[in-house]
Amino acid sequence: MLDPSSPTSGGPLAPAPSAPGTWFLYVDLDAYYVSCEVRDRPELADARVIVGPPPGSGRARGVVLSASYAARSTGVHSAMPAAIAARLCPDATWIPPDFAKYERVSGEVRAVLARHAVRVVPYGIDEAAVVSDAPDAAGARDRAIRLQEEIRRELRLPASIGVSTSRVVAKIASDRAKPAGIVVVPPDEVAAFLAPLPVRAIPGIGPKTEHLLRSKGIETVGQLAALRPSELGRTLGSFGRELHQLARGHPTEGPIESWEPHSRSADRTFDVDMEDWDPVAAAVAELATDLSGVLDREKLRYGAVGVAFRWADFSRTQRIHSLGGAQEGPSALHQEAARLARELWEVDGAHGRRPVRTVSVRAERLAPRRQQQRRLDDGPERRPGED
DNA sequence: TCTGGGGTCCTAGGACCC
DNA sequence: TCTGGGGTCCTAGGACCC
Repeated sequence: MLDPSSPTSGGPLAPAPSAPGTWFLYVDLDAYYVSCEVRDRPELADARVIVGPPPGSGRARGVVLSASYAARSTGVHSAMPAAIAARLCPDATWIPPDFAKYERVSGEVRAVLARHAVRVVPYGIDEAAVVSDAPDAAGARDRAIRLQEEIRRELRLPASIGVSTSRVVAKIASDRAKPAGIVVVPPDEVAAFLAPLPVRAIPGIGPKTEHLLRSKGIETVGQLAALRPSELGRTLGSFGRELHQLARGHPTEGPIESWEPHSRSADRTFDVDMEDWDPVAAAVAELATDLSGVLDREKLRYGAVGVAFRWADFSRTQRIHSLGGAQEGPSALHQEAARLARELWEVDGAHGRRPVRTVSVRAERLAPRRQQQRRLDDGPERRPGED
C-alpha cells in the first residue's frame, strides 16, 4: 500500500547502508524535458515553456510533462491536464515531447556522473544516486559542486544535488536544493534537517497518507518522530516503522541489489470514451503486438498476462491471468489479452454501458530467456513449431 | 477546462496442500 | 465428527513515483 522507495526504472529497490566514507550525491535534473528543449533553443531560456501535447494539436487528451520555472510561476505543474495549463498560462510555448532525445541526453548525463562515482544508480530518466567516497561532508560537497558544474558546462543542463550518507535523505535534500542548488546533510544533522519539513517531503507519502496523518494532527516530520513507533506501525504498517526510524534520523536502507524489470506494459487512451467493442478489441491487439516486440527486444519471457481498463469515470479495473509457467512469443500474450479484455468488457463494463477511456496490456513475472539452462526451467517450454 | 504512459510495492482474501 | 496452524500461489485493488 505504502511504498517508501519505489524506483521507476533501472534502479534497485533500496540503496546501500553506507560504508564509512560513503556518500550519496542524489542528482535531480531540473525541469528535465524543458531543459533538454531549451538547450536546443536558447532563445527560450527564461520563457514560459511547457513540454506536452500542444492545445488544439489534435490530441484531445493529455497532461503537462514538464514546465519551465517561469511557467510554474503561473500555477502550471507536471501532470496537470493540458487544457487547464493552457488557461493558466495562455502565452506558453508548447513543445511536443521527444522521448528519444531525453533518453539520449540522460545517457550523456550518466557518463558524466560515472566520473565521480563508485557507482551510479539511475532512478528514472532524470534522477540518479551517485555513490561516492569522500572523507567528510566538506569533501562530499566539493564533489557535488564539481559534478553540478560539469553537467552545466558540458551538457548545458541545470541540476540540483542532495548530499548525505543515505540515499533517501540525499533525495529529500535534492528536492530542497531546487532549482540548481546543493544541500548537504551530514549524518548527525539528519533529524534536525527533517524535523521542520512537511510529511509530504518524504518519498512514499502521497496525498492519501498526508491526509490521514493530518487527520491525526501530524503535519511535519518532527511530529512523526515524536510519536510512539507502535502508533505509526498500527496506521501505516511496515512503512510506518521505517518512517519512524527515518524521522528520528536513522534511515533504514537495504543493500543495492541487481535489478530486473518485473513487468512491461503498453497503454492507449482513446480520444473519446469507447462504447463499441470493435475498436477496443483492435486496440488490445495492437498493444499486445507492441508489447510482444518490447519483450523480444529485451529477450524476456513472461509468466502472466494482465489487461486493465480505465473507465470513463476514471476508475480502473484489471484482470490478471497466470500462465502456469514462463512463455515467450506473441501467441499466449495475444490470446490471453483478448480473452481478459472481452471479460472486462462484458462483465465489468456491461457490454459498453460503461464506456472505456484507456486500455492497458501488461506482461508480468518476467524472466530472461535462457538458451542453455532448460533443466532449470520451471515452466512449459515452447518448442519450434508448437504454434 | 479534466486527468498520459510507464512502472513498483503492499495488503488481503480465498484456494489448496501438508 | 470437528478443527489446528503454516506456507504458497493466485487475483484484485490501492498508493505512490517519475
